[in-house]
Amino acid sequence: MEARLLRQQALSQTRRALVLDAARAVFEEQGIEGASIREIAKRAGYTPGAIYSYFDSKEAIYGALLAESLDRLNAAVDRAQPEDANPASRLKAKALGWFGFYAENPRELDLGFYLVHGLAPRGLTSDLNQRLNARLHEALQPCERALLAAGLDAQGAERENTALFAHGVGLLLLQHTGRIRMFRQDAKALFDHYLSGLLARIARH
Amino acid sequence: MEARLLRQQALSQTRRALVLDAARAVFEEQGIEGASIREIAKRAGYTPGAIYSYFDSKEAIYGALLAESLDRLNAAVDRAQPEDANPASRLKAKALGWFGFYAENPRELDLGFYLVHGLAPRGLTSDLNQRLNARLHEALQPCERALLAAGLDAQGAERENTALFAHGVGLLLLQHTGRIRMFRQDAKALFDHYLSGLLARIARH
Amino acid sequence: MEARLLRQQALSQTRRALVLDAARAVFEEQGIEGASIREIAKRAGYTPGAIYSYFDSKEAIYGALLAESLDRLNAAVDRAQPEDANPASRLKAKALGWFGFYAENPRELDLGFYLVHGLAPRGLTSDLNQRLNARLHEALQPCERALLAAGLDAQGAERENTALFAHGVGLLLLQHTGRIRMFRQDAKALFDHYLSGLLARIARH
Amino acid sequence: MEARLLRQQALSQTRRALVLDAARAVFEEQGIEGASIREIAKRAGYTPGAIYSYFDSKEAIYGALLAESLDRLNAAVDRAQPEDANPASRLKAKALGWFGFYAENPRELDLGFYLVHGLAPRGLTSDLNQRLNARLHEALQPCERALLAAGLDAQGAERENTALFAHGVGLLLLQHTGRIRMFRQDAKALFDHYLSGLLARIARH
DNA sequence: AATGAATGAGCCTTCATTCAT
DNA sequence: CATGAATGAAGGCTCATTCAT
Repeated sequence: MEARLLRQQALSQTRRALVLDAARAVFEEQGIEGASIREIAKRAGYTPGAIYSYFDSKEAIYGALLAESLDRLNAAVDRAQPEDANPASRLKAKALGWFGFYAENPRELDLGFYLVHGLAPRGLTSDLNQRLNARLHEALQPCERALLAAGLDAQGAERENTALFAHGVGLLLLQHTGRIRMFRQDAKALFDHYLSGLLARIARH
Repeated sequence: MEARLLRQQALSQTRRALVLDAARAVFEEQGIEGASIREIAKRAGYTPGAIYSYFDSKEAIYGALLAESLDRLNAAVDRAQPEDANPASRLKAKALGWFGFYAENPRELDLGFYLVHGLAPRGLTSDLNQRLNARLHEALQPCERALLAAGLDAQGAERENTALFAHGVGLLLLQHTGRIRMFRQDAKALFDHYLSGLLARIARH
Repeated sequence: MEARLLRQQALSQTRRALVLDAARAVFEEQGIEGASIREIAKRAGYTPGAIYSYFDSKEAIYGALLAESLDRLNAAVDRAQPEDANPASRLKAKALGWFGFYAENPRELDLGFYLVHGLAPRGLTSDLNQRLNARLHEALQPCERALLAAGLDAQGAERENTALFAHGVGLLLLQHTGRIRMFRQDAKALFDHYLSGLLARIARH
Repeated sequence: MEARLLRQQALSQTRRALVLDAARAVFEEQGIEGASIREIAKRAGYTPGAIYSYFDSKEAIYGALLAESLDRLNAAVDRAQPEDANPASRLKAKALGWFGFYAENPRELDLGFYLVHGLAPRGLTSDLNQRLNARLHEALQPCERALLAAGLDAQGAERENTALFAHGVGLLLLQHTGRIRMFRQDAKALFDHYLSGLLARIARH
């Protein structure tokens, strides 16, 4: 009996993942506009009603999609390896890790912005919200630990890390919306520039 | 004859402004989702069809709303007066001008983000688009001029100005979405911090 | 399992037919003007959105309606039996078959005219278009075959059949619009007259 | 005083003609779909409301347009000159007169069909209706007179003339809607063919 | 678990016409 | 005569969600 229950749960999980795959594909190909329940269901080989066996609402799907996205972000940061053992090298590598992830995958950025703008309360339970926040925080922790290792105190490290994140986010936004061309600048170059300045300040420390 | 024409035009302008007021109010209270033509018309005391006497489409209304917002931004920057005649003082004052404007008026920030994400091609004629870009650029020019006055070359000034803007935008976004609390930081303080660093770099120059 | 599927499909077909019935009724009573999705839905006991479970667009409904009409036309021609086995008798019977069908059912004529004038590209997929053309052609084939049997060559038969059709259509139009009274004539009588002349010419052949 | 009144009436007539010109142009260029009061007004250099100074309704405009069209039809028939004084030549020339007019000016045909289908009671006063009927009748009279001159009695001439008209109308409809291609025939050729047959029958008479 | 029909509310837009000015 | 704002009704259509089966 219990074994059967477990099997069933596993199956359910698998099918839930299938729906999520479909949602991701639709989102990637058609963006937020084309991502209707109908479309996702069609892609998943289901009818609209079936989706609600796996997700409470459309927004819940986006919540799950975003959770996945943050997993990928963390994986990207994990993969980012410093050239040597210096805290400075580590900071640089890890910062480029998250920045590069978003710079190269605009849809992930869309997802992140959608979280922020579009997610209705119903889809964003406070439980999920906390989990998402934690995952984002986690992706930025390697940078903060490097700042600490470089000699900054806890407060300073947290402040610099936040500033670094904000700087990157601002550049990503400008790039994503094409507005950065108006300034005849390049997001990646500016982020490098900011990083260099930060590293210099740390070294002086 | 002419007097009458003028009076009529003035009246028309007034009523157009009324529609825009309604649109602004709806937008402020219900966000982009609730802002339908129906809702705007109801708020303005009109039937939906009447709106089309004043605007060609829903998106055209948002375009006009955004144009207004950028006017207010420019006004805010104009009002920002430096303590003394130093380029550094001017830079600080003008930068805090635009930053403060958005920090204190989150709906203006929403509008700005909407421009970038939501405005459909039909509403955003390339003519309007250019005008809006130009107005944004204009609001940031005083900072760039101050950077030039402080001794930076044209390229350096443009780069630093863009970086400054990106930094501020990133902080505003983090604050707007409540994510900055996660980092236990304050957007205004961090912007001041960035500005101080920038001023120091300039002085060293 | 399969039985259930079949039952469901049958049910779906039935309800689709119900919508079509409603559409036909609305069309008959209110003509093309009053035949809106809202009206059809109301008549069918549905909300407007529900219609789209059965038809992709309003025009698709008219396409289906017209297809039905052409089926009835073919049935009428099939039912038309010649008095004897002569090609001439067959020609007469079959021609009166299609002519009588339209003369006695003006709404079918409306439908036919609508095909020609009003059907939007979206509703009239080239697939449907071909099918409709084919069905019309089919209804006129017995006449052409009779002409061949009477000794005309392929070209002559096709020409005479087209002329016969045009003559009938012209008379139907004149009758349908009441213009024929202006000439103090009767459509049916004139069609008989034309047919007699045609039969005479064939006999002489 | 009276002179002034006359002048005013003349002016009014002129401006009414201007509106009609605009309506004709719109109709010609955009067909029945694009021909809204707004569009006609814009074309005439007026605002929508002004149109109602000259016409009671949109349909009244079409009525007037159709009256004009029938004038042009009559002019075309008048212009059609027979090769010699034979009644047969006259019949042929005049018949080709009205047929050619519609074959070569599909928009006039549209207008004619619209009269028949779309003209609302409001636009088609029985007064106008009679006038339009009379004008159409008039355009067909030369053919009837030729038939009489050729020896047919009054009844026979009227019957043959009606049949001739119906035949032509049917061919024009088939051609106008592209359906004649389905039969691999040409409207003009078939009309000539019918005319030849008619002439032969008359000669035999 | 899945269907898919159905809801109900909503969307933006167009139109002929009216009427105070 | 002309304006042009405004009406009111309607247009086709889309969508997330529900629910009987």
